[in-house]
Amino acid sequence: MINSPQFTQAIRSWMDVFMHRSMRSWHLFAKSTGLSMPQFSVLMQLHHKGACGMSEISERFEVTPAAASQLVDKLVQGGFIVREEDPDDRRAKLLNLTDKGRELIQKGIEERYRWMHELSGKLTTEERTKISEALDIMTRAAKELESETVH
Amino acid sequence: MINSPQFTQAIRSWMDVFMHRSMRSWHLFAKSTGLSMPQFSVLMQLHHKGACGMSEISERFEVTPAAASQLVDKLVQGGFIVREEDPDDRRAKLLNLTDKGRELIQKGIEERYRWMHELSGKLTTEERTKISEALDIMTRAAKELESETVH
DNA sequence: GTATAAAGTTAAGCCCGCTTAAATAAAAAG
DNA sequence: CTTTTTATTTAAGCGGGCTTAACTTTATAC
Repeated sequence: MINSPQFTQAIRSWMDVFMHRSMRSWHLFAKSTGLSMPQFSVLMQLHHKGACGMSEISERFEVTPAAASQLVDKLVQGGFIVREEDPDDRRAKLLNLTDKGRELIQKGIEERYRWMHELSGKLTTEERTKISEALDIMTRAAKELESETVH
Repeated sequence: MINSPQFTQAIRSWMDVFMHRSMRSWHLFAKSTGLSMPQFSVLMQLHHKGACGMSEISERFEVTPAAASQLVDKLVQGGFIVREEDPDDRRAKLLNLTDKGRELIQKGIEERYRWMHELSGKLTTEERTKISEALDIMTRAAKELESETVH
């Protein structure tokens, strides 16, 4: 897979500006909600992948099961997620977002989205169309890649 | 500024998949270096904006000057940044990345970039060209926006 | 030149996330 | 039916980030 220098450069520049921006905004948003980044990341994980067990949290975040348990505990106490028994395996737990948890994530998404919206104000209709197409292509490719990696 | 539903949807989908991915990868990378996210974010800030004073760190991250000072102190001890006196104002300090700090950031960027590279493997030459153009437009717009906001 | 404001540091104390070690409880293996 | 493995929890202890409060030092205002 040989990419043109233009393509490589375009990606690098974009990532540089975008990553910095996104990291900062996540951090500030998490902070404004009173949650820590790890706590917030767990909610994001649940939003993105749906219900899962303790062990998956521990694997995804590369922490011990003990750490995962404690992290989740605080989110349960905060009313953001519920911890239910897995009917198929009574040792395991199933973690699910509550409405409160879902609302929080949604608000975070809206907030980040606002920036992209502002950004689109700098564009012509033609440019927006181009970008729209490009993002669709990238989203599709990212999802393909993800489904392969997770195997 | 009225966007088409297509454009809005394209952005939302892309952000959903991309944000989740990027948050996770930053976290894991920072962890692998032994630095905390806040420490890592300070390095990123310096990489992105260049040398700055203590007070700017404190403002950007919305923490007290005391917190900024302590955070920076650990990075200085780790050899990632240097804290020099500002020749124009002897009260102030100037923070700069060391070579070690720069290398670390570079490595992080490479790592994230790898994903985009893999992703581009899923694309045709034509698609890559489209994306390349779109990213250039977005990067330009993002920089315009940034220069306005920082005023 | 004195008073005030600004930049940064240090120390005490709190909460958080993480780890290890030990325990519980249920499934799977023999 | 006992043994082992798997999923999770609890407790102790460490280090990190943050805050407030109390300086120190240098610039600015009057």
